[in-house]
Amino acid sequence: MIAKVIVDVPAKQTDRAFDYLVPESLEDVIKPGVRVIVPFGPRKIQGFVVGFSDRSEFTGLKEIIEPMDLTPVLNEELLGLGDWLTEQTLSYKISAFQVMLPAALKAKYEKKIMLRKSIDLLPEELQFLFEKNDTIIWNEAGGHLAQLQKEATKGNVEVLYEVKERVKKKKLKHISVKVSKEELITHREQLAANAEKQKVLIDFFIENPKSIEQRELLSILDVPATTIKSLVKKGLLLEEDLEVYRDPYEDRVFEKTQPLTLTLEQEKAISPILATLEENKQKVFLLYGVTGSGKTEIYLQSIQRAIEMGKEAIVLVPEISLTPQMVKRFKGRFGNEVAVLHSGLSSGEKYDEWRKIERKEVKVVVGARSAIFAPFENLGIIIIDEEHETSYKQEDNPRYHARDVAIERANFHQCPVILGSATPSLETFARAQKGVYEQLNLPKRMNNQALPSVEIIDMREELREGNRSMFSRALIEGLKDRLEKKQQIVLFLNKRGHSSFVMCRDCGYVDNCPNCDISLTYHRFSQQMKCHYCGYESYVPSKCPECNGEHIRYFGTGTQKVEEELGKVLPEARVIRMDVDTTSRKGAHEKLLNDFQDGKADILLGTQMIAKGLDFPNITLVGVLSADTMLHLPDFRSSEKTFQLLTQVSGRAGRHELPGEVIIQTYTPEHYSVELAATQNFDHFFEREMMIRRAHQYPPYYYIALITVSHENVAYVASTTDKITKFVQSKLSKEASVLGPVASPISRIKNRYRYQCLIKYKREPDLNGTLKTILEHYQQETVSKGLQISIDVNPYILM
DNA sequence: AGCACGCCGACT
DNA sequence: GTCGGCGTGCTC
Repeated sequence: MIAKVIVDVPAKQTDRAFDYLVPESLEDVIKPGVRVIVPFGPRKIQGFVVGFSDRSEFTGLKEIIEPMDLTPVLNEELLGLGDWLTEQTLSYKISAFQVMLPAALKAKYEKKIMLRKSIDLLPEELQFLFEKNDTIIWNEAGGHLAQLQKEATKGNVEVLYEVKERVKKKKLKHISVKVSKEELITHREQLAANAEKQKVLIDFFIENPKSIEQRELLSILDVPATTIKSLVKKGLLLEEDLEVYRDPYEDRVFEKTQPLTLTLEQEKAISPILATLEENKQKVFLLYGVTGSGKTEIYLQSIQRAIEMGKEAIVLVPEISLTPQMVKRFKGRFGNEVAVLHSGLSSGEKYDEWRKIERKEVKVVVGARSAIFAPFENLGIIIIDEEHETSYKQEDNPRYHARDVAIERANFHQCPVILGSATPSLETFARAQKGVYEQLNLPKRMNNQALPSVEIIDMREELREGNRSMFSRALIEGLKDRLEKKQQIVLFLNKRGHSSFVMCRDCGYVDNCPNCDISLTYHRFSQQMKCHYCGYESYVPSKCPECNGEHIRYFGTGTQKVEEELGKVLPEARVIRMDVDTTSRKGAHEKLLNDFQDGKADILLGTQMIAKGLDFPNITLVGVLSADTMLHLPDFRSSEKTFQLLTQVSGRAGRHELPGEVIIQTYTPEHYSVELAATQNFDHFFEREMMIRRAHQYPPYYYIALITVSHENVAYVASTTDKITKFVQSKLSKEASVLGPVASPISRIKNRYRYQCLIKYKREPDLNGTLKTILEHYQQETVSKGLQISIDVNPYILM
């Protein structure tokens, strides 16, 4: 039998199946989707079995060394999905497989040198290396590598390549009963009168025939471990090492919740979903409902139905660690039928959650983007909450969008997909308008709470009237008022595209990264200037390096700066600051939120991360310090993102009895995305934005694809990009427009110059073929000259 | 990606 | 004459 194996070498030349003989002894274990260790040249590497054949065009096939799994880690569906991903994103097969699995399953390689013959045969200066051990790891050899290689050709030492598992399954000793209850009873009667401890033990197992961890058993019964051993020896009990899971939510109690009675509107929205579920059909729904309109309850009850039908559910939420409240709701309803996957978990914890899914111990998975690959085999429903979130698009290879994967998987399982949002992406909303997706509306907040009143403050006006602070007079008034009333405030700082940089006031010099075409970001925490892209660090200049002027200072508003200013204006206010610095520690995020909920602070000050999921009754004022900082980014989606963010932040206020107020500070109050966010008028925004997208040939009217070329040599990059652009132009139809070559918005990263070519198209059946041709054509130059070509067929970030 | 093989410059 | 530079091509 010959196995087709995709090897763990992410390169164009090895992006195909290699043939290996399956040793007879392994024939039962080697199945498609099993990871194996195979010889590859002089090394051993990991690979995925994807199929079988009885013949091969190669002679002298090597044998598979050993399997790494006893059951496949990828089932038929996921193997097929891997092919689809490869095709869609133009990535390597191996990368597609690896992205579907927890990182813990990725192989680690170790290179070692082993002594083969007597140590005396080695030159004296090498002997010390092997004095303690006859095997050393490659790096320990230090400066003796060349000599050792010579020894290797003589056969005195051998170079070993090993594939190592990244995770150890956590195993603990468990004890269970091996015989029937009757036998236990008979045996107990035969015991000597003084065998007290054994009797205690047998009594316990007569009562509790379930398997139990030895440690726990010992703590309950006060019998020595030797007693257990002796009963094991007699064949009454069974001792085995069972896998235990690291449960990140182990010591937490989730209050059990019951399904709520749905409102009339919720009823109306859920019934088409349930119908589709029961008919076993693939269908995509847009659940379009303002914040607080009860989308989650619809998710929960749809899942409930899927579970009742014996099926499973995937729920995607944007970066879940940020919404402990969401986890609480799912765990509360479905208890330990829920697995949670998010970036805050260690790789071991992620692996354990994944194992629960694989072993069918859970029915629901709640997780971030990659949870879309959960290895369920009987999927009943897929839910993507906050559908418009850009984090659903992976920004490195394979550059997939979770929404596309969801629809593809739903197609396989013939099940519904629910895209939920208060501010859908234009793509999704346009599809719903066209009837490609079915739109379900939840137009009202639960209990008919009024939407918060929104006031837009023109900061230019403030400046004109002599207010130079970062807080408008209206906001200060609002803050003072809430402090007096003992109500809570959320202050939101839109930080994207708004890093703190250092500039000289005399000559205008900006402290830039020497390797990248971007200004350095000021980090007060470490008193350093850091580059976002390459990690370059330097100290804050005290004098201008250009003109020697002393008036060099940092610009831009960081959360720390706001906190400081706040302290000056309102010294009595208690502030909790949430940003990367204060939430990097594990669990810090949740703790800060809990403190705020418990009323330990009056003001919650933060960035993006506080925009979502906050639902505290006492918040009555939301202040947006600078609404338009990302409006001017070179990105056609910037208006959409601004609108979404402002709408979302506004939704944090007045979600319960107390009425809410929102104050938005901006320098461009007339911009439609600011204006319309203030009135929460998505439909109007949609119309406006669609006109602009149509005029500029952007999605959803056109598809786009972005080719980015990078190299250390500018001229080389420019000319290569030019050739590529011309080639693309020649291959596509008249309706497509190919823009470029132009320098990328960030024209240099890590000393590599970047040029790009943007393709806008409506229907180009052979686009992927053309793009593949480019990758193949430049393959040699990629290897020999260090050229890099990256292609993103549906980019979310155009930089 | 690694690694070996192979063909040209500066050294014992 | 040899050590070692890294260009080229292969890995079932």
